[in-house]
Amino acid sequence: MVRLIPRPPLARLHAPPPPPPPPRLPAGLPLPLLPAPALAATLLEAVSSSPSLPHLRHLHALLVRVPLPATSLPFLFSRLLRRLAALQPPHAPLPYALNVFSAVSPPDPFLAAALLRFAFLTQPPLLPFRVFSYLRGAHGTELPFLPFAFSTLAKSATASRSLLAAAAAHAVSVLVGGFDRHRFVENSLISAYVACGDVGAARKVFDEMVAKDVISWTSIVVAYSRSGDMRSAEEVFGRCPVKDMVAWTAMVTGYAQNAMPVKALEVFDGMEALGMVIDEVSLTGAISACAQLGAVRRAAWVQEIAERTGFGNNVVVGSGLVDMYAKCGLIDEASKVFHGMQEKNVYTYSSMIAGLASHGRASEAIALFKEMVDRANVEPNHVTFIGVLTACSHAGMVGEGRYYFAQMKDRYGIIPSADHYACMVDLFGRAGLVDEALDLVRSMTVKPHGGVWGALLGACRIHGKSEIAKVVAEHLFKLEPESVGNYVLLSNTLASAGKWDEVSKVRILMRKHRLKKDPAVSLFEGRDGLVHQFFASDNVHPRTQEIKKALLDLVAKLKLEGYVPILSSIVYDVNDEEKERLLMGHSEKLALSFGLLTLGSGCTIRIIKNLRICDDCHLFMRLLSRVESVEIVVRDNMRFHHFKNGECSCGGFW
DNA sequence: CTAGGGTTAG
Repeated sequence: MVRLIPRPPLARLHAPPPPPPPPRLPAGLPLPLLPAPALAATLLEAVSSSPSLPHLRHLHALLVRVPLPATSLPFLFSRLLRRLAALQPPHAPLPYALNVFSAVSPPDPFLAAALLRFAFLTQPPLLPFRVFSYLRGAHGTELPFLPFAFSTLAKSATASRSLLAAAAAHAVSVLVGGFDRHRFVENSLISAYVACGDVGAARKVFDEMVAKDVISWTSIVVAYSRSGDMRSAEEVFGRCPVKDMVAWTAMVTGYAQNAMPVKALEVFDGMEALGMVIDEVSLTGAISACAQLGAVRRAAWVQEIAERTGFGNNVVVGSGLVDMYAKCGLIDEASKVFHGMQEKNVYTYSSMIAGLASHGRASEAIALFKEMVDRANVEPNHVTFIGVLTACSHAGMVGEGRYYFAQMKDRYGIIPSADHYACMVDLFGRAGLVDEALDLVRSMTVKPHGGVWGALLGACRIHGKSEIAKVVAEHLFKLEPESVGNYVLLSNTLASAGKWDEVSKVRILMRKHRLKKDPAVSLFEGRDGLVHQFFASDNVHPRTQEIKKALLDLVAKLKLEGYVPILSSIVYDVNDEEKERLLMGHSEKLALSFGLLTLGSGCTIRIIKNLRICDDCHLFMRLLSRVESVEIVVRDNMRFHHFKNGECSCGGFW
């Protein structure tokens, strides 16, 4: 039985009514002459592919007029609802959808599920739950629910990350639907619990499942990896009887997201070795891992795969490549990928802006931001502004930084987070405006976190403000008692001021917390692809003697060019001779000497180090880049330094 | 109808 809708409600929704569109139906053929099943099929095809609202309105009018077998209506209507929900912006509100639903009598379970799906797709959070309770109220037990109605409820809970909603979806699936043993429903419930962060509840559903499939297993792997427990994820993955590409990918991204890039690439290699198809999602995980490693050769290898498989055009993959190249020190390569992309979104721009910022190319970063908002009309977000603000701070552009901080609030309505404040504090602090930085911290509307105080402490170290440093460090030690860097920073600040008795107090404090300084280490990727590790003053490298001799020769050569070691970079209370000896043991100098030894003049030497580069090494590299005509790219723990012709891209701000 | 995705920080 079909009840006609009194008046197509869509007409009321949009004034002015668009002109009747050309129907995508057989032209000139009187519609009712088509046999009903064929007509239904044609309509279905039209509904599924109709791109615009006018088309859909027209189709809707046809659907309610044309004699169709009642059985095909729910399916046709559900497709119509889905199309309407997918339109940008969504044009059909819930009352319209309810109208469509009530056009079929008796109430149809399939259409009810489609209605829930419609509610889910048209946005307002948890709307499916309201629709569900409406349907229950209106039809009671007359209207049974299909499993996928409950999947939609779970999905709605997943999207809103509400544990309450997940539990409600769970309860209703069991009590109303009786689907406590339906695999699809159980799987979506697991996902809902995972999204809300309740691994225990997810695991409980999983454990009680009689028929687990790959999707159930993968969901649990994701549950553990999202909670940072890769050991359990590994364990579950190992027990999973049949693994498909998605399951493997979950492991790759799990490792990548948990800062275990080597493992991520191992798993990715495993996928390739098994001959598994690589898609854009698995590739994205590998790209993220390479970005973390900063491994140039690996990076090129991943991009080769991206291009071979054709996923290089994907926005997510492309944005990842931009980020990866920037983090590997190849900023021009990043730029090349960026400009080659047809589709760019806020991730793409943010990655490129942050990349330029970390390479000290502040004006380009700001120019790109302008292009993003003025020409490309891409809306910036809070992350974009982190990039813009760090660009300013790495270049000492205080005025610009102030301007964009204000723009962010006033023009884009983004409430500054503690991270944004940290950037501003860093900006002021580096530029020597330590008092203004302190004022800003005091005026903050959000509670300052470790990053904010840390930026301030860093500023104190640069500008020798040992008294403020002590106050700042108090806050930091409360917030991050385990973080070694803070103690080192305070200790160095005090040492530069010659307050040796206070330095030893900090040392005692560190010993009390059982903290040890991270040893300085520099990495150099050799021509053979092997990564050479250098620790400060170590003798472990097989070519140590050669390296040290070459270094001494370089020092002598540079001294002729006016190099005077910056002894104050050594914050130990020792004599000058010892200071110079210690300076020449710095890991980045060893790596540099080895690089020059193996690559020769005129090359580009890339070094990754775990700590901030010291003044003396910075000077040394600047001079060397001129004298030996080499390019040196150093990634320290904060940013990149490009040394060329005696200059560094950081311009002295680091 | 159910599983895996990218950008930020001293």
